Amino acid sequence: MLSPIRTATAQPAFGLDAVFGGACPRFVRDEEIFGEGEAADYVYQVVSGAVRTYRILRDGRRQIDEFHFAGDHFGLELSDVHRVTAEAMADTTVRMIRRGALSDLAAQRGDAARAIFRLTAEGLQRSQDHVLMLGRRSACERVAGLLLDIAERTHAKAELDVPMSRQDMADYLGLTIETVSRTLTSLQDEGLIALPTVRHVVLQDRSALERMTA
Amino acid sequence: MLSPIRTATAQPAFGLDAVFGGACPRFVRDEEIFGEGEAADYVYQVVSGAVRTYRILRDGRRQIDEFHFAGDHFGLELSDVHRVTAEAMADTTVRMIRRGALSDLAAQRGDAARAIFRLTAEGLQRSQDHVLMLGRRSACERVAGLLLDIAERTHAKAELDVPMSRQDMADYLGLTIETVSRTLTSLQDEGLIALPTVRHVVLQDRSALERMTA
DNA sequence: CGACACTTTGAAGAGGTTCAACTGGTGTGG
DNA sequence: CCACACCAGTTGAACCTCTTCAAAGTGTCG
Repeated sequence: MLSPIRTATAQPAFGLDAVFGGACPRFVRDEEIFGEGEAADYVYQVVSGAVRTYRILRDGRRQIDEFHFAGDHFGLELSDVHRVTAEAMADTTVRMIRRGALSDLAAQRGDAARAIFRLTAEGLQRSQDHVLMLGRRSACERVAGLLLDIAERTHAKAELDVPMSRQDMADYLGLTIETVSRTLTSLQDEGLIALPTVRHVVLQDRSALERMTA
Repeated sequence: MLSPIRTATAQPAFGLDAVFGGACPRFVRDEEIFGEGEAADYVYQVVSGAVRTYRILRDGRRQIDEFHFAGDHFGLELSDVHRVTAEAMADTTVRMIRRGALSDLAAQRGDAARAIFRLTAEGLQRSQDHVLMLGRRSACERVAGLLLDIAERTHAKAELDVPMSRQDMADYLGLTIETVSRTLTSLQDEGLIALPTVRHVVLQDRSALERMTA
């Protein structure tokens, strides 16, 4: 049975979990996992922590492509070279599988090929949602959407641990750090959220936030 | 051998071309091919013409997800329901294959599964490029990027046929129709392009345009 | 405790939007 | 074959959101 995107993202890809290597490489906060242009020899899965993937324009502008949380996959490329850079946002452990091994498996087993398709298609859906966010939403709607997305993907209820800096949020949302900060304070002033500390958010009026993003 | 995105997009997906049905349904300009929320029973390939896929927010804001030209595929979903609406931008013919038939084929043949992965991954790459465009580029850079993209994907040299309206361009680029129009005229004033008619563009200084998008 | 990085806040400015009017191309009918 | 109407596109001016630049505040870690 096919699941809607959020659910599908949360559940492990059928048939692939077993094939990842047993060793779990660790990365400290801000450590690079792979760089744009490097050989894409491995596919990764976040075990714990969180990862950002991004690209940088010549003049230094950065666009974060995606945030990856526990259970999420990243690094699967069509090309044999990574198109993005991946960095740990917090201390992070990942599992890896050689891309060649994955291809072999997909060639032999239909369910593995299906799982790979599912992973890619989930990424595509997320990217399409991201496009909609960046193309047609206001700063406020973007920030609200990100908070709800983080809550969902980290299985948080009302209280969130935000693993990323304001700069990360800005570079994901296509905004500046100042706008993100101002927007968060204005959401707080309106009583929709609370910010007990910089990296903790309490969703006080979730339905109001959801109304902004629909 | 793996190809970079543009080339890969242009070349037909290996192993899938033969499986598409022989009949080529035709759609007139602005006719709907499928709607958001409808059952995703078929996957499509543009034979001739051009297609837009888009989503609409409650308040009417529209975001065009992707333009599809001859040879491009669309409508392949993870979910069993289409997440976007597809419409012909010009008189268009498409080929179709039942999604179930595609799944069966993928389960039996590794190369078909690989082709499906390739299609999806190409879509993902395009969507990621779109995110970068919307998140971190100015109106001028976006318009220039779109013109170059159309040129490449329609195999045009210096002279382009632009199959979409200004509104389509705006809704793809996350801008307003007025901004698109102003940007085009300013590119013309700077001598980078010429606009002999509304839907024809001549790239007069391609390298300058490319410099804007890199 | 002090230094440093990150975040917040303020004020001015720019890019893009909005609203409105005008232009031009296309198709139709007289 | 011309006149008119209609729609898409263009242009103009005012406005607004977000950005930029600057400074103050906060938290964290030695």
